[in-house]
Amino acid sequence: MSSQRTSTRNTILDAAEQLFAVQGHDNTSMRQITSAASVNLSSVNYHFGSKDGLVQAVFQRRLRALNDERLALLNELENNAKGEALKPSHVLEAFFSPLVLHACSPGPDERAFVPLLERSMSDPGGFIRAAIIDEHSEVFSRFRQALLKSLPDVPEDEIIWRFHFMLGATSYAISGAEALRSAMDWPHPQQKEAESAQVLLQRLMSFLLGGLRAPLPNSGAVPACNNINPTATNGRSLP
Amino acid sequence: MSSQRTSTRNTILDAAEQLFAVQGHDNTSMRQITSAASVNLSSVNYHFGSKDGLVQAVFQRRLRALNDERLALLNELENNAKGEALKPSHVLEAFFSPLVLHACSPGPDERAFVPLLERSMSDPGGFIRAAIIDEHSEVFSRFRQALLKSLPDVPEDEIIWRFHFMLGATSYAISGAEALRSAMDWPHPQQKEAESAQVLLQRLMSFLLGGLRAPLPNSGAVPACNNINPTATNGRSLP
DNA sequence: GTCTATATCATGATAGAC
DNA sequence: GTCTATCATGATATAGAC
Repeated sequence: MSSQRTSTRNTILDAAEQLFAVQGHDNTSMRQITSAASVNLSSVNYHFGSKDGLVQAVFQRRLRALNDERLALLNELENNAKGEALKPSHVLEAFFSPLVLHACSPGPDERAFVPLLERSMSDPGGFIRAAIIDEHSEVFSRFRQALLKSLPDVPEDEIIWRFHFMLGATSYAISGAEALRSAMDWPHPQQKEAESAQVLLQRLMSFLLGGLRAPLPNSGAVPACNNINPTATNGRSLP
Repeated sequence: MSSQRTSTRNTILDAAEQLFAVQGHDNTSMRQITSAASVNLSSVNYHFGSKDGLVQAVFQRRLRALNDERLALLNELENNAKGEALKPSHVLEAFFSPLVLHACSPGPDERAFVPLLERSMSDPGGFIRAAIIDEHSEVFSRFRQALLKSLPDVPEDEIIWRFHFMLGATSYAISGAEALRSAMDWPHPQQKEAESAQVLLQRLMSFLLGGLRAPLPNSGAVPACNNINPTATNGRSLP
């Protein structure tokens, strides 16, 4: 019956998402998924056609919600400030805060998705990345235009590059926060639970804003505050 | 004979690295590697014990060279400025420029390694990440201390977080430069070859320095320039 | 729609001759 | 050190009864 259909479908989706987040999608077998979901092995082929169809469905479900959220925030900003250029900080928050808040969400599945997303973006040969950037194309276009208007002095090239850098910083803020702690012998091993979404978000936002509004690199010439030591960077081989 | 041994070993290492960069290490079979290297299938087990031993060897080879390079640059900086605190821009360049320059290197294998490195860091269940952060531990410690001395007004927590953010920005600067171009309908599809290492490095350095020296988020209170709209961020579900 | 059973294939690892 | 041949395993996908 129909209610059974969507129930089974969503059960598979949930189980797959959780396993993908821990193991990655190609280290996760359909047998693991169907066992965790307590459904039959063949049901995934029935509902999603193939394993690839399943992982695509996993991403689309969360990604659509995430990007809808971002667009809603941006629409609200643009409605409130009629015609006026938005503040860069508000644009950044509309884009990045849904991601960070999802990543710190109490729901374990929801929280696990964000690192999974970041990881899957860096799979070059994957069909997934194509699906992800396709799902993002409208959002990127909207936010790029908003940033352009809010920073009229910064050339478009630079905006796009810096937007790209900000994506990377946010990615590491989320998925790698715990990873490098041991490597850098983190001075405060006792992490407070309260050091969660809001604090991380503020740390990140300060950094992103600082980078976004940094003085432009005077292309060609060497910037005053950013001097490259020629002897250090030109000689690639070491003594 | 001995010359044959190291020759075979390095041939395998090169072929594996190249394939890993394109496909990822766990989408690459030993049969692919040995075919590309024109060696026997069993030779990888003979020389590296197992497939895992091979991938670990692939990473160690390049990583050691990269980190030696970084440490040499830092040593040179500290020798030149005796006792004095280093400029943050110089510390950042000593750490990040070897990575970026490798990523833009003319050698295809060398260039391909950096995205591979970034991707493998985001595999949570992997034994590789442990090896990578182990290989980085001395470098991180040295550069963390250098940054601390060069920015005495910034608390240690913030330094470490921002260092982490910078790693992310650099990662995306390198591995994803081409990835999101289509998604954001990049305005200049014709990419000049000259837009390579130096220009990218300057763009990145401006951003990193801006973020590193950004005003601190006044922890607890809400910063003036960074206001979160409560109605927009608390209501997670959309109409 | 769900289940069992199976087909088909690719992988990592090893045994043993040379 | 290198090779051939093979094993054992686990993967996706499908056929066909219910």
